[in-house]
Amino acid sequence: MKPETNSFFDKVYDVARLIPYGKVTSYGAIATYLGAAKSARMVGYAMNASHGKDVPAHRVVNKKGLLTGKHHFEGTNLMQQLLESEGITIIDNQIQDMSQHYWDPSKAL
DNA sequence: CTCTTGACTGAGG
DNA sequence: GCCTCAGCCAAGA
Repeated sequence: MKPETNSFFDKVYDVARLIPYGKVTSYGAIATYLGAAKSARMVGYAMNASHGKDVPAHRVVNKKGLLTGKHHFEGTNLMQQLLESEGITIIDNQIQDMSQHYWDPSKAL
């Protein structure tokens, strides 16, 4: 038995993996989808522990579309490059036309 | 056990 | 649009 989706962290990883190519979502959106709307910080915390997993953390940003977690990636612009490679424009660590690339798990699922 | 920090968000001024 | 405060939960010192 492998209860991966039993812990809050693992649920976050699962949702993050469901984010389609060229799309992004917010910590709060994932938290809300998991039923912990007030625990958006936990999603970010989970992302911090997502290293070594197959979790596209670069597709998860804060609600303002700001790459708050870019400093947790290796380089200084790795996160931005990954997103731009998917067709997303980023200026000053902020996603442009975010509403156009926004992906809400609560609505998509 | 207590205190601080943190990849957040919403509400109020 | 910007700043501040409060709430949320977990891990580390």
